[in-house]
Amino acid sequence: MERYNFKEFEDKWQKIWEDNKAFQTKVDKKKEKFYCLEMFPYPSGKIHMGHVRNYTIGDVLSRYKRLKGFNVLHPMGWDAFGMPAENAARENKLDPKDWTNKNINTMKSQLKKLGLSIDWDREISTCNEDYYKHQQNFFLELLDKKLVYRKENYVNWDPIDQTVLANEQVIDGKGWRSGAIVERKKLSQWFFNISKFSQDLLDGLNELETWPNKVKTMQKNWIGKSFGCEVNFEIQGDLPIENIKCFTTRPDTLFGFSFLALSVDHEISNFYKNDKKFIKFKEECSKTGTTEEAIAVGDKIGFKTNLYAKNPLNPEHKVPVYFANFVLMDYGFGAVFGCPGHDQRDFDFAKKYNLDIKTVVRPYEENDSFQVSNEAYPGPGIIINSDFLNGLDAPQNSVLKTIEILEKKKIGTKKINFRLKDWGVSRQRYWGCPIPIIYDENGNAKPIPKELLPVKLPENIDLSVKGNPLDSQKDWKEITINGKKYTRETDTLDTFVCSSWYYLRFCSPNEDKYGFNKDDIDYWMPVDQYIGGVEHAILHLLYSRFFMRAINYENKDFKIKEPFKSLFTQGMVCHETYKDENNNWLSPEEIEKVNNKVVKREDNTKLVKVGPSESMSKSKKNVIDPEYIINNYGADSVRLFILSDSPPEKDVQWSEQGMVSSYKFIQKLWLMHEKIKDKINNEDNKFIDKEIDKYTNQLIAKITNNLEKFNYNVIIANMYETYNFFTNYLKNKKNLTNLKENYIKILTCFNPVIPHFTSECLSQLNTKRLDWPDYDNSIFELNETSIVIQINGKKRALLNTTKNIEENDLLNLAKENNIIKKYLDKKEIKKIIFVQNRLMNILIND
RNA sequence: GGGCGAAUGGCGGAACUGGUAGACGCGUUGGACUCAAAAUCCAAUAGUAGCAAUACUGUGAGAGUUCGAUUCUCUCUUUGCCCA
Repeated sequence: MERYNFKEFEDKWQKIWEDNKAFQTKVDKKKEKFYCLEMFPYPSGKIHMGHVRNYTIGDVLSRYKRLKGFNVLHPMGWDAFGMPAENAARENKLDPKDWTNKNINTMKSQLKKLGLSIDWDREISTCNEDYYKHQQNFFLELLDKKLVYRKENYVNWDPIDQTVLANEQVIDGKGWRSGAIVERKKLSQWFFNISKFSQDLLDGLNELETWPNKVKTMQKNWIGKSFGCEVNFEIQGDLPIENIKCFTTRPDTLFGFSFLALSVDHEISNFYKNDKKFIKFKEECSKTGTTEEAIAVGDKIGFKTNLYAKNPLNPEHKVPVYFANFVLMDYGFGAVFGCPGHDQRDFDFAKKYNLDIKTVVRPYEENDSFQVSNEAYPGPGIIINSDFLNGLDAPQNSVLKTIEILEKKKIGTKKINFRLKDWGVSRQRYWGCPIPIIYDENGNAKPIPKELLPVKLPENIDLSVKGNPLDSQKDWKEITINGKKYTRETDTLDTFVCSSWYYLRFCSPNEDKYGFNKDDIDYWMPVDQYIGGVEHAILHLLYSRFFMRAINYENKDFKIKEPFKSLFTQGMVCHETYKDENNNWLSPEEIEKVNNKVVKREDNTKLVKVGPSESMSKSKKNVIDPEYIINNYGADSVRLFILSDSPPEKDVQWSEQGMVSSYKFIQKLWLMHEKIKDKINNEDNKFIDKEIDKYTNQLIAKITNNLEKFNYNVIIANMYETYNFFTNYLKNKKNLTNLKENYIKILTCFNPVIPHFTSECLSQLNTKRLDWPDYDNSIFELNETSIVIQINGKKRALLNTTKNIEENDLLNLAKENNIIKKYLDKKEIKKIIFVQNRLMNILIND
């Protein structure tokens, strides 16, 4: 008997699928569609295990749905713009395009080796002109709809690299590459008006029933709807200012007011623009990053003005006005009223500048003499020391009540505030989609005339310059239209823009006139199942939801709002980490396990420190190369292993032993297949056995159920169970006439997970057409069943009886059972609980 | 600090709507085969006691509801993720 040659058969079936275009999909209105999409990869070089897991999960689902008779759209593309290409190109003196395309070719061939059921004719790459020209067109449409605008905004500026950094590129306040202290700098940038849809994006979450609650909660918190009040503070002092507006969610703590804090960018700062001390203070502030976390963690510092703010509820009460680094211009009005007693940030600030700390809320269990001491009390309770507000339940009743009073006095207005800020899409980089905008001599922005689209990226540029390379491309930057001179916008679009609509492009990858074709969208959208990492729970998913609304906005033909009907977030692939004696990371190939000790492979006297299992990453060197694994064990084995050990939504530990056992399992299945084939081909028996019908039926029920619920790890267990059942079963049974039909059904159940292997087995049985098998519940009814007998709630015996046995008959049977008899001896039965076909619980006096 | 989730053998994990806890895999142990090893096959494997049948304990801790709780409720502990 020969071993299963995975190389031969996997190549064979991949070629058959490719030659027959087995996974090519067309709109077919007679068939029900299923759009399965996994988050497309960034072409960084090679695929990693995270991709293997993500795309295997999607492939199992796609293949299952296809067997179920759905018209399945399962496409793949490349999120091809982005900084790594620019960095790699700069280091190796390459063109980012060449680097990217080389990576795409490598990764595409690797994905093909996994045997994914992808319609490669729909492949897209976001760095291709025929993709980004439509994106530029969308940008101009959004500009027409006034959903795009330009404004000055602060960015993380790296003064050495002369470039803007994303928040995640700022590590401990320093640029990730240059190490320079990052500054805040004001730049004119393009924004998408995502905040216009705050409420709609929030409401839309309710429709997404099959999204993980975790993700919905994260989006909800990110949108951050808060209910509060806009309060007008009267100002006194040496400047011609009469009042300042603040937004607060806690107007009920106004009697605890002890200072008013302004953002350094507040319009009042204009009065101080020549004040040297203020300029210095502002510089200090610019050294704290722009992220909310950096501000929260950093020191709270302030700059005192000569202004005083009156407490609107008690005009006798005046407090100083400060500029403070923890107040952001983007939130509320760039001004907050400080209540140190009940806000920790305000408390820290008040301590530092010796300001009053008044207690105006007491916890329920305290009395009215309660005083905050070492920290603020932000919790619920009863309002105290607040004149006419005293005794109110805070915050439930007190907030509304205070707003009512403020509104009556015309010094405040009820207001809903959102944390969600508009999406800044300008990036000062080369390798991205050019923004289709030109500026006239006076610096006025104008859209590029549509007939001049696409705005192509210039080629052969010099990436060694500091700052944005496009800025120094004079011949590209300068353009003459109808005899008038213009300069181009040199910023490119955030790559999140590219991924905000790619799922639409997959529906019409070859449509030339527009980004998509309406008929295609009507048929395919929305995505029925979207699969990807939870790290995109907020930005990418929220931007995509926004983009659909933006296209939808003022558009009668386009009615879809939610792009992804269901979402599944898979866990990460983890591996142990290793370090040598000098604390350098070691890769799994560099270590060896000898006599329960972990040592260096090149010098096995050197002990290796084994660290915790962490998500695979190049920096920790704990990566396993999928291509190496596929070449050694085959795609089916890898697919089997990556699904087997943990539920798909949880992290999985990579294990060499687990991988080997998956490989061996395929070999065992092959031996089983050879035996079954022999039995099937031996024609001299006409014996029919119900047991195998029953088993197959149960298996189909289990696997179908587990597929629907993403319990893919349990499916693998079901496969092992089946193997165990068959190896035992075939030992005792002679040839069966109903073996073949059952075996074909079983192979079909295994097909989504190990498609090459099962295709080969099926073809050896001369079977081509595959349908997902149905299961029949009635088959279970014919058989006997085992029922648990409990005494006082404890399991004491298991009785095999016929199905649907009545209570009395079962009790009589139970009484004859040796063990039960012993327990019932001379005892009175008080009560019997009987659940048909399940159990009988006999309660006795003990 | 806030929000959400999780906790089951040596390990990863199963367990339908409250009804046989530990499926399946890994590891470990013993055995067969072999000159030997690897591979393969067979068996055992939650703990305690017992030759065994079996009994008792057992799903992070403590309470509660119930004939019956891994599952429902409350309190606590630990831990993960997100936000701050």
